[in-house]
Parts: sequence; structure tokens; C-alpha cells
Amino acid sequence: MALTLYNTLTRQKEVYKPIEAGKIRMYVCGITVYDYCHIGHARVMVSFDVITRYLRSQGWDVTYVRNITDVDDKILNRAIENGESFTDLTDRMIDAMHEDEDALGVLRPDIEPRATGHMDDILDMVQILVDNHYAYVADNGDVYYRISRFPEYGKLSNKNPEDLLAGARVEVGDIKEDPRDFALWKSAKPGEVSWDSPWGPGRPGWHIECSAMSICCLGETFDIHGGGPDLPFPHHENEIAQSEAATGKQYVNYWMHAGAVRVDDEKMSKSLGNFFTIREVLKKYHPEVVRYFLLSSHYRSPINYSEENLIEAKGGLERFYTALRPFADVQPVALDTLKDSDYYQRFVTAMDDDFNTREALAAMYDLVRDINTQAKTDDVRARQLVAELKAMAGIFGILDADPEAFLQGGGEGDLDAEQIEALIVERADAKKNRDFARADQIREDLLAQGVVLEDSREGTTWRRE
RNA sequence: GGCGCGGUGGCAGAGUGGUCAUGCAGCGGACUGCAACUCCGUGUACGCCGGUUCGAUUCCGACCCGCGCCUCCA
Repeated sequence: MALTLYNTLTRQKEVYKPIEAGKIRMYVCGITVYDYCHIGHARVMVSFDVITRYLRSQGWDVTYVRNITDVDDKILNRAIENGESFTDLTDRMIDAMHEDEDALGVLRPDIEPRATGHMDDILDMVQILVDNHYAYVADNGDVYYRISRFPEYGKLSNKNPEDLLAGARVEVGDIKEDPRDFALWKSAKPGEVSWDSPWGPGRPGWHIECSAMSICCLGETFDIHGGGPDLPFPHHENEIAQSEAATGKQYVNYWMHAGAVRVDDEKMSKSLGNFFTIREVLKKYHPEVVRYFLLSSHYRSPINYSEENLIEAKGGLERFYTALRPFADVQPVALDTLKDSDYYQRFVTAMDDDFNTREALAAMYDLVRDINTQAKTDDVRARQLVAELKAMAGIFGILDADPEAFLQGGGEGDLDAEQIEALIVERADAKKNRDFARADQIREDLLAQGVVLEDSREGTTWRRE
């Protein structure tokens, strides 16, 4: 089955056709680094991480670019509030972002361009737009994009430019020709951070940096552009307008947008203040639990961040790790040996269908059952199946922990491993003496501390609930 | 108001024109000293009303409900 993906531009699934055979050039809108990353950022990071891992596993030559917005009003305002330079702020936040990504097992993009590192490209593009009359310089030195010059404006978000006129905010003292026009270049007020330009000192508007950086890194037309759910309008719409006006070419072939993260069934937003940072979340949950949670729904569906759902995600992972527990030493099999595996075929078919991670997980769960069954009678076969499972899990970036450590970690109980082991020994003695009352008492005491005992022929193992 | 998305069994969440999603929870059984783990079995699920069809949860139309974007936000 061919790789198929949902294209926001056409509002349907399409078979992927690369510009250059075997290659995928992908740009994803990254973070504006004025604060710590939140769970919504995590979804975009993890979704496109898994997409990239999967595409590479299938032999695609992927160039993955994700930008860092390191200059804009929010950053400058926050830096002033903090009493620090804006570069100190962005340096800190970029480091924090990388820590968060690493914790979540997100592989770095191939290129992480920063807006401040592409000022010349940005200025060149603005100049072209001014020269072509797609942009104009306002009295105060701001440069605006002239929407009315771009007839296709609205094609990504399926909006009628006329309707936008009615809804556009008209600001007092607006110096724009048209309220729908947006800033390409903002002139600096005295004392503000600025870069020199033909229109005076200033800084780039939000949208132009992505046009400049993506084209710089990937070419005037590239394959995939991705981002969060709130970006199609206006951000990506404006990127299209700028880029296609500047180059005269189609900007992007496939637009992909992740779904929203809700929190306790409410919209998560800056204004409501109900967002959780990744580092807050990771204090409560194992990183793989968060990752698994994000992959347990399709990337375009809304997802609800709640205690209940995270606990359920933990339970799902425990089923995997329980199966892997006796096979910690087994290494993942090479993917090219899996052609005949029904499980892998189902996995690939699901992922080729617009990256249906949940469907792929269903195949992995069926594989787990097979492993558990084979483990009783056919160790060799069981190990083969475990190697398959680990290969698929590698594409998802999960099941990477030591099973024992995963199952026994994360508890907040008072008992440490040594104490638990001691009680297990004591219980074994009690059982040997057929003192089941004492044995059961120990088990119940441990359970009250969140420790579950599991007996088998080889002895007793434990895990934390 | 404009544009778009969705309503699936107790919960989460895929999918399909006509036998199975899957996970958690429940129930019955096997295993166990008893449990847990694991395995086997088990659920008149597809918002409402029409239409197309031999047959629709799946296609079409209307309706009800929820959500998102249209404003800084991934």
C-alpha cells in the first residue's frame, strides 16, 4: 500500500508523491522560545518525530527542518519583565526545550534554523515583495503584505477573503491599507531590539521568518509543511501568500496539522492559563507514558489530557512491559527481515494510512498476546516475536526502558527495593512452612504500599502499581 | 455569522457496505494454597429520522448535540 496522508490544503487524504524520488523535505513550525514547552508542543514534537522515524524506516530520505522563533513581541516583552536580555531568555528556553525533547525521546530535526540566524534571507524576501508591490511600506516604517494582491488568499484555511474583511480587527490609528494586511517587518521603537533594514531598524513579522527559513533550507517548493492545530490561519495562510508571491511557485505540496490537546475536556490556551508544561507533566508520569498517551490517538484527533487518560496509558504500557519482562536481553530484529510478518504488515498498512498509530498499536497488542502464549511453550519463537515487537516499538520510540525498571519504578511508596525483596524472602519462607496467613499478610501489606507481587515457577517478582 | 471537524459497547479509541478492532474495566473458566500475571470464553456499540441497497454503524439528505478556527496561542 502506498503512503497516504491527509492534506489540509485539499481537505482529503492523498497518495504521497515526492518532488524528488525517494525524498521527503519536511518543515514543521517549531516553538516561540519565551516560555517552557507545554503538552501541546509535546504533541507536535512527538507526532512529527514518529512520522519521521516511520518514514525513514520505510526507506524515505527525509530532511526534517523545525524552526525556532527566537525573536518576536512575546519574547521581547518577557525579557523586559524578567529584566534580562532577550538572548539570555531565548538561550535558556532553547536549552529547556532540548531537555524536554530528550526526555520524551524526540530525535532532533536535521536542521533547527533560528529566525535571528536568517535575517538576510528575511530581508531579501521582504524586498522582493516590496519590489513586486505585494508589500508596501507604511508611514512609520512598518512593511505590510498587501492581501488584495494575492487572489488565492484563504485557500489553505478555506476562507473567503471577503468574509475576513468583515471579521478583521480594525485598530485605532491603523496605518494599514486594509485591515487584513499583515506585518512583514515591524519598525523598532527607540530602545527596542532591532536589525537594520532598507526601511529602517526593526524586526521581522511572525510569518515571514518561516517562509524565509523553509525556502532557504528546503527550496522554493517542498513536500510537507506541518504544525499545530491553530496554525492554518493565519500563520500558514500568510506563509503561502508571502512565499508564492515571492517565488511565483507553489510553496508546499502537503500540509499536515496535528490535533488539539484539551485539558480535562476544556480548550487549552494561553488565555485560559490551563496548560501544563512538559516538565510539570514529567514529574508525574514516566516519559514513555506521555509518549504512549500521545500516540494512542490519531495525530489529527483532539486528545484529552487528564489524570484518567494518563493512567490508562500507563496501564497500556504495562501490558507491553509485562510481556517483555522475561526477554530484556532480546534485541530488535532488522526491519528488512520482517517482510513476512503479519503483525508488521498490519503495522505498516496502518502507518501508511495517514500514520494511524492507534491501529498500528492494535497489531502490536495482538503480537503481545502471541508472545505471552508462545512464552509458555516455545521460547525460541517467543524471542523471535519479541524481537519483532521491539523493532516496531523502535519506530514509535517506546518500550526502550528496561522492563524491570519501568514496572518497578515511579512509585512513591515508602519501601525501597531492598525492603521489598526482604519481605519477599520472608514470604517465601512462610509459604514453605505453609504459613499462608503470614504469606498473605505480607502480600497485602505490600499491596497497601502499592507493590504487587507475582508468583511464578521461577519465583516471585514485584512491580509498583 | 463564515469555514471545518466529530458524535462508536462502562471508559479510551480504530475501522468497515454483509464473520474479529485493540486496550482498560466487568463477567465465566483455566492456572494458583489463595491471589496477581498470563491464557481461553464472554457484550443486541455504532446520535436521531428518512433515502439508496438484497443488506448500512459504514453511502446520500435533513435534524439534534458537541468541538475547533475566524484574535496571541502547537
